[in-house]
Amino acid sequence: MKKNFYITTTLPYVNAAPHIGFALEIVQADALARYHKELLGEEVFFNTGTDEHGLKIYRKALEEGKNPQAYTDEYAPKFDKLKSALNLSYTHFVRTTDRHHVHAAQELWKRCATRGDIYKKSYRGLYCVGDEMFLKDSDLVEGKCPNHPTMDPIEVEEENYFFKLSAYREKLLEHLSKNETIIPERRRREAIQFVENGLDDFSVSREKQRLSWGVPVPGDETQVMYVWFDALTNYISTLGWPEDAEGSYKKFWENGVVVQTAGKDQIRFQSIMWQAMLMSAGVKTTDTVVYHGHIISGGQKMSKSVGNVIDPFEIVEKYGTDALRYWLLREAPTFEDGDFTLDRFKESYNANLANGLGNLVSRVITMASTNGVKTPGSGGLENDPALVPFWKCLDAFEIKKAADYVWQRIADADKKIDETKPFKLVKENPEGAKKILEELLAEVDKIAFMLKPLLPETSEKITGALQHPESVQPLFPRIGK
RNA sequence: CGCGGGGAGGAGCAACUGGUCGCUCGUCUGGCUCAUAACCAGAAGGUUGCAGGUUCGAAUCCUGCCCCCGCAACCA
Repeated sequence: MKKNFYITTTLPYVNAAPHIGFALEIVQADALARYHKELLGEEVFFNTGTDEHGLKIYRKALEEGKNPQAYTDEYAPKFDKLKSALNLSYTHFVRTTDRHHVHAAQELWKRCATRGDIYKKSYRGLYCVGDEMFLKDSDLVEGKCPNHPTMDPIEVEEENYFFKLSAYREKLLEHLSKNETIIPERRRREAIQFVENGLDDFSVSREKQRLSWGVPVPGDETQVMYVWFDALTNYISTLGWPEDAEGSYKKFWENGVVVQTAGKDQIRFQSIMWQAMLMSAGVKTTDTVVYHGHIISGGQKMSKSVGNVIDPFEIVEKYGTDALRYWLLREAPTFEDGDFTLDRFKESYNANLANGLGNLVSRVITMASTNGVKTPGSGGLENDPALVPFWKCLDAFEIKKAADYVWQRIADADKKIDETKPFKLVKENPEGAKKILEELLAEVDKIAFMLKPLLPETSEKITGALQHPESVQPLFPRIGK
């Protein structure tokens, strides 16, 4: 029986245009989703969306002279636009301002409260507006927030609700003891260390008078949920939890394989807090969280002031969707930071897309069609033993390695042409040449098949060209200097 | 002693469970001509940041030091 596969990205905050780092996350998720759906034939629920509550958005909206809802209504579609720009296959797009999501967040709160894990206490301390978090003395670096050294923490006293994270130490350690809970392994050790260093209960609400833009705390009109508590709930609210009228929650979360993708900075939120919240509410924990690296530009973090920000839409417009997908999936390390520069991007485009993949497809198809050799019927590739290394890479979330394998096959095919010289052989031994050309066509067909989750559009083009060789067009025209 | 990542041939990376330093791009030479000035072969190019130590043997382990990057905003 086929499994059901659930995959979700984190929800980007809508206070700025889509970042290429998020493009990386969602393209990785898309490749995995397509792999499970199109190659393994599983049913896939692929979620993404936008995180729309919290102080930063509230402020941003005020800055632009809009009310927060109008502001987010304007920004959310920009993220949905990534779908066509990057050829994404997500099936659901959740907004944390959706009515159902708000309801789900409140229900999750109630369950945690019923369990006795949410309590109210007066808290007085230093508060970092950047993180929207209270700071512990041990967090302070020279009196400032370590994450926001240029912002002065403010002295705040207020009554907040807290979540008893400290009560979940043992359960979290047990959860994290399973290898597959976090990919890659290094990050799992990081998470374990974080838990072992001691967990503090965290504040899960804000006084409404200070921040009204959030989900109301059930049963307390003076408080609004801390944005993280609300946002994390999206992973199950999108499935229809808690009512589960359509049965998706049961099907994909309880009885499916649950995978989340997130940036490497998200460990404490996704693998610690969220998992503890799920445990508290009596909901199954996430099976696997895959953490990717960040994309830097020219050796540095992208920033507007440095002027090295890469706009994913711009790259797509100039070089095409699959050119960017290719870079994100193969040129960037799957789990570590990747350095994007336009020069390197063009270089790898020419070397691997134009000269490698594009040229191979072009030479094989042209040669075959001028000699009247047709593509043998394909099919059954799902079980082709020759593709096992490819499956294994993707099963282990090693997307780059999977792509490396495809390009190894491309190189092998080029070598084979050179060694067997079918273009020459056809004069002396037409039958032998025909056989070789058929093998090459079959190999191109396999390459197209493996490319389905990685470069879906290119994959289709190749398949189409194999059927209609007369209409073959260059897949990736070379980029001039 | 704030935390973390990293220093490898011109560039980007693999090897980091110790045992001939590998790959891609670029460069040079040769081959080929089916193909998108593409493809194939070969070559040049590194005492693996520095200094010690452990070891028969270290890029890989230990110690000290130097340098770069991220940890403010925009932002994943």
